[in-house]
Amino acid sequence: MRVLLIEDEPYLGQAVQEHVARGGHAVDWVQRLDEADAALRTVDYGVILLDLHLPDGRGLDLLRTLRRRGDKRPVIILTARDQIRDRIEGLNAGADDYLVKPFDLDELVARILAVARRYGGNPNPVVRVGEVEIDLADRHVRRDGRDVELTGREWAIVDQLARHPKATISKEQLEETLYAFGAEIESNAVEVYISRLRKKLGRDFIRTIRGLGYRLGG
Amino acid sequence: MRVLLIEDEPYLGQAVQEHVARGGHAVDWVQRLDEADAALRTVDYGVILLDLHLPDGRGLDLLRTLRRRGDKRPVIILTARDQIRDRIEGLNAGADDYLVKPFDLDELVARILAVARRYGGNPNPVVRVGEVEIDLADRHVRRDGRDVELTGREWAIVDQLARHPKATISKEQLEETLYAFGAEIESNAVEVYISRLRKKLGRDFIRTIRGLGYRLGG
DNA sequence: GACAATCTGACACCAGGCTGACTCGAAATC
DNA sequence: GATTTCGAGTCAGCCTGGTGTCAGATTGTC
Repeated sequence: MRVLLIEDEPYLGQAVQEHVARGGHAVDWVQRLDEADAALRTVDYGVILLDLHLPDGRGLDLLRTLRRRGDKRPVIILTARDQIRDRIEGLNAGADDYLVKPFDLDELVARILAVARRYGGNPNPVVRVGEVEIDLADRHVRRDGRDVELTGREWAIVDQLARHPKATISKEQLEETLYAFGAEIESNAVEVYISRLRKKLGRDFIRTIRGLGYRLGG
Repeated sequence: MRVLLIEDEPYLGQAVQEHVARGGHAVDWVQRLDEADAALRTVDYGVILLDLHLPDGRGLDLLRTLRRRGDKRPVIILTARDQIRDRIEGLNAGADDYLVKPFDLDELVARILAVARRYGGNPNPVVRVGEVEIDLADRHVRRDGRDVELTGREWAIVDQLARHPKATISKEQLEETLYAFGAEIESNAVEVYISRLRKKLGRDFIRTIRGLGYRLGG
């Protein structure tokens, strides 16, 4: 999953970026609202972390604009102000969750997962592909009833494929999920992960659509 | 689908043209803004790729003119400048997506498809011919309910036929879709693809109107 | 029947995809 | 602090499948 962090304090921004990235998610960190707007238009984020007071405008306005456009991607508000009034205003503007600084980084990661899960809105969080069962909420994969251990990157790929069960996901989309803006990749890493997943979960678990990408199942 | 590429760097231009053509689209490549303008007035492009700094004027001006005219065809900006500020300016001028050089050619193809899909807005994206169902938005073909895999070229032909369900499309028109201006073809490639499609989708899926061309259905 | 248009099986080429083996670094363990 | 373990990313060589070409067969038209 890819996360957009909108936060102008350098120290906190870096800490959040590093911590969330360690959980296997790509984090794009921008410091201004117009940068955020540009990023939101071009990248498919799973969760947006929004600081409320930024140098070039109010974070709440961005949130309202987003919702007016019909954009429903989940937003978690980060703010130093500990006012009930802000909390209400934030949630009314369409935020999905709320964290007051200073917050615990592990708690932030937990909230991100919770909110993303809710947004995924999959009424059936277990996806079945042949003899493989993917439990999106629990981060579990079973093959023939037996648990299969996946690494962080492997799961990131299974997760994205399982969230769009009938769509073809391009190699670039998978790369975008795995890596943030800066960290470019110059190899066939995605192919390698696909190969590893097939070894663990069966040859037909992931199908190649040559020139276009990958999709689940046969 | 036909793509207009406005790009003055010869090396990059050729690389893009070849690569996108391989994805099953015809690419017309022009190097100046006045040529671009002429092409845009006479040809029905699905996507426009626009370099921002050209020898005879600013690419952004072309984009703004286009939008002022009410032309909504999707535009993807290509630029060497890597500033979020430029990205914002481009999107504000009416661009649909934005790529910073050097970019991955596969990623470009993915963005072209994404943008074209968003723009397509076809009120009836599913065309039915006998027992065959063509999902124009999803790039899916089903026969008797079962998915049929098509290659890039095969799909390009089905796509064009399905977009004009009652028209007869000449062999030359199909060639134009498959191959760009320069890249002439010297064989019966179109006939070969028609043959392959009939094998996959049924003898009556495409009808031959001798001396004129092809059309869908019986 | 003669001629042209179209069809289709076969083939060679090559870009795209696959995968085993390797290095590197971070974390865990002793 | 030293050693081991393990995941991530890179690379090279192999394999596969899409593409364009051709030749001979078939079909349609006069």
